[in-house]
Amino acid sequence: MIDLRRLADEPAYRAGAVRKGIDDAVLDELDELEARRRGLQSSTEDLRARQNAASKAIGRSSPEERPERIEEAGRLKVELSTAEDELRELTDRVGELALTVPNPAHESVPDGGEDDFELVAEVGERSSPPPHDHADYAEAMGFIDLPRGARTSGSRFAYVMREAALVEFALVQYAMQMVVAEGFVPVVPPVLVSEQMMIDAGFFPTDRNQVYEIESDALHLVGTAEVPLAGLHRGERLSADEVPARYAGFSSCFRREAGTYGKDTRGIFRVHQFDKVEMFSYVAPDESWDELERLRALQERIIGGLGLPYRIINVASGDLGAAAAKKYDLEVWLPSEERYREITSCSNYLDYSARRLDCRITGEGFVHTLNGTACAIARTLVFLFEHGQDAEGGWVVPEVLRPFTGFDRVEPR
RNA sequence: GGAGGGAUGGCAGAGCGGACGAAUGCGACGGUCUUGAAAACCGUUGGGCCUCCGGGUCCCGUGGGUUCGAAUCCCACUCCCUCCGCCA
Repeated sequence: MIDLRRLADEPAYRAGAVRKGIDDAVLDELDELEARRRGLQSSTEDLRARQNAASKAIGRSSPEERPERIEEAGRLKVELSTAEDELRELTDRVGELALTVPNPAHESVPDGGEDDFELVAEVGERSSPPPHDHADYAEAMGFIDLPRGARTSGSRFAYVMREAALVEFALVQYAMQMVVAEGFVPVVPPVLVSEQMMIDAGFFPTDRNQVYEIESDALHLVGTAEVPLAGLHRGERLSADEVPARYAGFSSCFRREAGTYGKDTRGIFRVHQFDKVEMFSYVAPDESWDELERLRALQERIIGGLGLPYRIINVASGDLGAAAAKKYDLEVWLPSEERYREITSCSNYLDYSARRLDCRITGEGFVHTLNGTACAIARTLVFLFEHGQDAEGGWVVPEVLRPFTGFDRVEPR
């Protein structure tokens, strides 16, 4: 949720919103409606003050003068209720319109769309395509079974099997250990959440068609642990010594992937269900930009530690989600496609999400929230399957995972 | 799934139609006393929003309703507890 006061008072803040694609005319209308709403709130409260005073006077008055006073208070009541209706209607309109305004892009975010990102860093060697892409290879090795997944649940569902299943657990352990060492509190959150939680986390109504719904119980399967982690301090007042509060949530993630038919159909690059370790930070307002760099650095260590070549991009304004003021994507080189593909990302939401979550720091206003992927397992496996093939067709386990897998290579089948 | 009970300030707990943003106790903070501490005593001690900075308004689980007036009465919902049944 946007800060309406800043929107009206700070040209730079407003400009950042325009860069995210919101229309100037909408912002003008919003400013005007909000100004009217404030005026109406003041006058309504004045009226209520008079009505309150009239009612209190009745309690102190003698029985003889009561009837007349009650009648007078009754008149004020009618007048007040008209003003209240008007105020409510205006408040609803302002709220509705305000929800359509995205979080203004930070000044360091480049203008433009998907291809207008700023390249921040590039680490490691781009390698040439392997004999088999991850889909063929994983099938041949018995790591992934998509046909049977489809038979069980439909397309984009997979069985992850044999050593790959153990590598999945190893990745979870590796990523979790890494972030816990950095002070993130390990969490296994609920993956079914209420509609209100989806709204407050900022996923509804925009991403409604991407979410699986359990209608019989009015619950929703989360697409990321970000949702329940955002709920961890919803409606709370944190004291200054409770921040920064950092959490690492492990959860299965469920995504309908509506509108992606024919896109990334090979293997498990894009599936309806996968596991992920997600980082979420609650920090003081003056610390969120440092925190974003911290998340980024941690992601680089996790992905770099696996021996994968990657680059970091500063995503352009038009390609940012509504809640993010700035976002880094970490992309790994996918040899079979000879291009970089997204593996993790991290965003600074500033106070945008915290407003809707109503989470504040005592005396410091709204908390700032950030989130970032520690490890999205299925997608990480994709990259590991391609980069880990050796000359004999065997698969080499990244060194950092070996303590968790107990084996360092899988023989070709 | 069935039957009961409950939700009030940091915590405990009173209040059950008007002087209640709310008794009392504990805790926390400040002070007196003390070499220091404890004890004792005195005082302070929730938050949101609007503001012509005087003040006003809203908040007793949440949302509605009754009333001139609701923590208090009515309705719905949510959550918690106890018992029975079922269950990894």
